[in-house]
Amino acid sequence: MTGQSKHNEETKTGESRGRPRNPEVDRVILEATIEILGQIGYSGMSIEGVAARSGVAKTTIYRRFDSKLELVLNAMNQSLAINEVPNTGSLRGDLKAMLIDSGGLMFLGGRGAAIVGTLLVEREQHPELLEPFHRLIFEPRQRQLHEIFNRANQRGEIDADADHQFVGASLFGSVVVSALTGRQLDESAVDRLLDNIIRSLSTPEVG
Amino acid sequence: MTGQSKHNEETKTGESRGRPRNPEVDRVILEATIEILGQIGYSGMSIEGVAARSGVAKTTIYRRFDSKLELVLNAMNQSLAINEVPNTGSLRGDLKAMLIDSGGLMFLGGRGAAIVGTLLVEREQHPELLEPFHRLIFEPRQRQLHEIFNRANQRGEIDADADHQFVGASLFGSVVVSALTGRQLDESAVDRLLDNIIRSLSTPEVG
Amino acid sequence: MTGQSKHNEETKTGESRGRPRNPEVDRVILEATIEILGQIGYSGMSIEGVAARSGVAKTTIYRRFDSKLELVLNAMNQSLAINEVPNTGSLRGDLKAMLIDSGGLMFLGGRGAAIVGTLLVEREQHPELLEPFHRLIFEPRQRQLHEIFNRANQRGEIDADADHQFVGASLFGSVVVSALTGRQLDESAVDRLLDNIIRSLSTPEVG
Amino acid sequence: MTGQSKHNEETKTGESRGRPRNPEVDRVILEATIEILGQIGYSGMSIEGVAARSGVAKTTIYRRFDSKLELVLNAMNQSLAINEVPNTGSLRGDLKAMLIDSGGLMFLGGRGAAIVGTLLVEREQHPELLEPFHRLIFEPRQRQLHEIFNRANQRGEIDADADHQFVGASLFGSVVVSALTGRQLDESAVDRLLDNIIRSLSTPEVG
DNA sequence: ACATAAGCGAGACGGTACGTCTCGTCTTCTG
DNA sequence: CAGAAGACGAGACGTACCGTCTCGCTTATGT
Repeated sequence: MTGQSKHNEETKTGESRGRPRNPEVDRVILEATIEILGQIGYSGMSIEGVAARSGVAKTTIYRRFDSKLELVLNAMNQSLAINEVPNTGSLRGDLKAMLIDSGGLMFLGGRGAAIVGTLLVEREQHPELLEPFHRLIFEPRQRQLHEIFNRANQRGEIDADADHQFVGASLFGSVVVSALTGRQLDESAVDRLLDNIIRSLSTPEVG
Repeated sequence: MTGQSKHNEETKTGESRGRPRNPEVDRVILEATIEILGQIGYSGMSIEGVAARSGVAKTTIYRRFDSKLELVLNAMNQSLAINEVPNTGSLRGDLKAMLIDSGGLMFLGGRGAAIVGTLLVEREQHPELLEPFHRLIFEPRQRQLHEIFNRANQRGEIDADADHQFVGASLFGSVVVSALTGRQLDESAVDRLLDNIIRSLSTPEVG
Repeated sequence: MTGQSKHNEETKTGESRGRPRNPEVDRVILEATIEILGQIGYSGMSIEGVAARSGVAKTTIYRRFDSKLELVLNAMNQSLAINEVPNTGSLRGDLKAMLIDSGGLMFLGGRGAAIVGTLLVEREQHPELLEPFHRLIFEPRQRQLHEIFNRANQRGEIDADADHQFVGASLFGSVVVSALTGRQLDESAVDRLLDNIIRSLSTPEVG
Repeated sequence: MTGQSKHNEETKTGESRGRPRNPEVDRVILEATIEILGQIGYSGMSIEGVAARSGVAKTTIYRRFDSKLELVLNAMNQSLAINEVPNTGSLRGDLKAMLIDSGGLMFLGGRGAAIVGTLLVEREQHPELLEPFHRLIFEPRQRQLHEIFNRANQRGEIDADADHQFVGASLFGSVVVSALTGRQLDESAVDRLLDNIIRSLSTPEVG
């Protein structure tokens, strides 16, 4: 009752009175959340279901997360963590690794589409969700892409003045479109996509 | 989809026995749907609420639309209708018109973000929704873009072998990213975006 | 939405629009309520439990009864119904029948104690419950007692100017006290009680 | 009941190791209990609320009282304490004093109704509560009544062989009935009640 | 004209999940 | 050890919508 103690981050902060939260509980909740998201999607997921699956009381979930969305963001934060930037020696290899290899989670693989979609849907109702999404999910990938481009630039593969953000958006847009049109991004589709990306990064001599 | 009388289109078809559907009822339902979508968003919207607002019985809505999403898609179809392809005489002008002028609804303006997001979220649970979305929302815009590019090509503004789909996806991706990051697409941002788009459409002679 | 439609009585009244309530549903709800009351008592009873036992949705119960207490009063009304006034030919016999024979429900037998206790507890929070209790439970028994006394009077067994209400209260008080002290009202206890009652009904010549 | 330190009485007993209980804490708990009982009644009262109002931790209350009812019984015991047996010189005066004067708490005044009602409701679920109620609340009043009757008997006001328990139950029953019917026991009602009581105590010579 | 058939409003019904509340137990820290 | 603080599992609360259903009424045919 003294103040704000939601979002487990806060738990560490503060003077810590009373029984401390069990970190194991955090773990099982987020794990169950990810599992369920992967199986029945965001809209089908219920907090009641997460409680049941994780063997934790509903109260305990609500004590930590104000809402379904908050819970999902935290869960995503964990499961979508970027471990390392691929470094295959070529731009094409790095991008391919990012799109396909990295744990199947890159961009919209796995449950990525669900969270991006959720954000698009809820961004007017809950604009406060944009910030954590941005910080936790978006920016890390943007930095990753930036690093890949920088290395390609140092190798002379691409031009220095390419607009990294636009190229990232192009890549992302293609992935979204393929998700929206129900087309799988198979080997050849990825190759074609990368052709386009790389071409647009090589500034034409004319212009 | 097996059904015999869902989706108002079907009403016209068939031998039409019994009391005919009141087309006015269609109108008020879709109108109320759009209003509510604009005010409280997709996830906050309930069919019960649409019934209340439009002064129509729940049964009547369910008779016409199988689900909330179907209802929303139909409503979107009306409000997002493309009236005409802009023809300003230049590629830049056409694209700008498409992004800004067309009723503020282009791509993700208005409630566009909600529907795209919804599709991303629901596409695994309800893949059958991709088809109507594709047909009603996506393809018309793709055709529009295609026509704009063709005209630009005829004017010699861009190269013939540009990948229209990829360019469209790039454009779309940028809009989605701006929606996800909470950044408005203002005049100068649109200009920068168009610079990038047009540059990528002018294939470098050197490969 | 048009008005007040709680309490199944109201269902019959009114113009009856929409799907009519299933009277069978009323029956099973009240039956389950009585069963549960008899087994685990008022405070242990939950509407959720009644729903489960009666195989009816919680919503359906709430549609008919505003609260647990309202539900219980209605259930009591059915199960505590007085069928007929005993008529054994003697005051003692009538009273004894009333106390013991009449379905085991007389006064505080069965779940009578529970409802009387509930009323005592809730009467300040929900004074509106006193009226239905009075009408449904209390007065019928008072009338029954009145009739028994009247017949005894006509037979010359007791004095005309006895205060029936006070005598009833004495009888009732004895039953309550035995409930509160945990003493069963066995054959001999009832006999002693009736001795006292009958004596107090025969006005002393001196006075 | 197995416990070694429940019910503050026990505190005094025992060898008393470790930090002694703060008797002030007992006081504020019971005080808060009474206050809340008087304001929102038994069923509305929560131990959580008592803790909040008394500024004491929930643990502290549970350490002293096993249950809500135990707590209430103890609180009642304090506030319903009988200070002295009225001795006005006449049976009528003594009874009147008992009913009206004694702090407004006699029998079912104040929160008496709540506790009696609670006992009636809970007596099957928790028969162990009957004993403390009997000891703390019931018997003292029975003894008081007994003494009043004995004095009246010595003064020759009433007959020796009157059944004190039955008369007490009659008195009690009348009070309960007035509580159940929502009728206040005003001056004239008390007078009428006492008329009846006293008459029934004067055994008719003719039988 | 009049049966046939569907449209429509109204609301019951079985469900599911919501987010809140209180319960009683527990664990930890401070004095 | 007492006491404050709060985590935790448990489970009921009353509400909101869901999608289906059963009514009574209305409104167009097609014979």
